[in-house]
Amino acid sequence: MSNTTDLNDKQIQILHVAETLFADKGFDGTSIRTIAKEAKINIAMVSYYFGSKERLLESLILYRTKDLKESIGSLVTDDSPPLEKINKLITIYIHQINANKGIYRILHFEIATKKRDLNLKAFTELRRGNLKTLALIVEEGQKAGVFQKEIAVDLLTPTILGTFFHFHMNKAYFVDLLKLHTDELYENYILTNLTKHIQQTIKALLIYES
Amino acid sequence: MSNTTDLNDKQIQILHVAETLFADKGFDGTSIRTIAKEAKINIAMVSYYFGSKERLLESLILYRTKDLKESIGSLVTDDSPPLEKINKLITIYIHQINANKGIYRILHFEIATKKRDLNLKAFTELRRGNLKTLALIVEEGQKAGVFQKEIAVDLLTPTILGTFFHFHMNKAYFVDLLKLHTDELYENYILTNLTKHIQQTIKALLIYES
DNA sequence: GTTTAAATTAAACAGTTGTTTAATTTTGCA
DNA sequence: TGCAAAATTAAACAACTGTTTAATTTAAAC
Repeated sequence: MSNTTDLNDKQIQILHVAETLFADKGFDGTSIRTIAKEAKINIAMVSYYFGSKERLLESLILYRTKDLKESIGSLVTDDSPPLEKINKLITIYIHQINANKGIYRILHFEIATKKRDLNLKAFTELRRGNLKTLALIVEEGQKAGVFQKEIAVDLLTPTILGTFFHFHMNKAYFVDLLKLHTDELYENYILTNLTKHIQQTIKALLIYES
Repeated sequence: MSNTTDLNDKQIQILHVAETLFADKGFDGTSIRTIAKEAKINIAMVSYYFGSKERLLESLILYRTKDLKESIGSLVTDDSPPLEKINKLITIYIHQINANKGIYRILHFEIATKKRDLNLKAFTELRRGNLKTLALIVEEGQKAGVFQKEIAVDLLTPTILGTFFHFHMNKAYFVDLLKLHTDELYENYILTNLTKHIQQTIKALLIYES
């Protein structure tokens, strides 16, 4: 009960173990027994604390989504030029997802599966909020005459996040292709080369007139 | 035995049912009994024909990958200008993936999971081949002075495919956001708006000088 | 029409799944 | 210290998992 939310320390410990396992093996690929063993608790504790395996997943998503809420919104009050704001936004995105690989991987797959229809309202709201921030920045850049007129704002996020996710989901392939054989090399590539590529892509798209 | 490969008609029928189910519910989320019921065969037939559930998946991947081999490579002999080639390549990509949603969804998931290490050699080779074709086109465009010099060819595919996949994996979100409430509207959006967006993005990236 | 191989079946296998039970231990509080 | 609530446990639960068996039906070859 020493936690700020309605989750106690033991619950959070379970969530962290579940997060890693769900991310690695998938929700259906992970059993409660495996979670229990890894977390060094009795199998009954999951039902005791969360009610069911599915509710455990929902708790996990809710618990993590809370952390992700703030960061992007702060750009509204930032007073750097539009293009710099966009670059900052991309950097924030990548850092955020990169630091929360587990839950994003889980969300990525859970959103796509038709098996469960989870309550992802909190996450959807987060996305809507981020999109609104992005739209504001683009509009600002257009008014300043820096960005071109016809921009499909709704499709900028798919390009930013899609590029990153595709790279990250195909880790094995790109590690081999780009010879990033240590975790450090891989991480570094993401935070420099890949980030720059995405920034350059979005910049070109915003500025270039067809 | 009326088929060209080593698969008979019944096997192919099973593969098609499995493809849909794996794509919808995931590999771990689909049981052999569900496949059998849907395909109207006895549960023992899966083991009889494929050996195991995992080998069924491998057969499915192999079976589908064969179909995907040709299309992109044909661009090498195409004699339109580089930019047009790029646009064609993007259109082919999207049409191909869009027409093979099921297997691509499965591959997308299976490539990312650490649970199984499948033999994806055929698929990796396909990707390497496509990358080589893309690199040739870019080089050609650079020599012709149409494309700028510094281009991270390895990261073009993540942007092309990533944008598409991100859109497609988050179907529910974008259907709601863009009001694409019928399958026709959704399909149409992909083949027009989304395709154009990706083409414009890559074009801007290739031509725009920072 | 008989023989041989292939296809199909229902049943059983042993192991795993998520969840619940009821008993026990630990904890916080008066 | 004694008591009630919370936490933890081992065991059992029924349902489901992938796979194998051995018997039966169907098909093809001679």
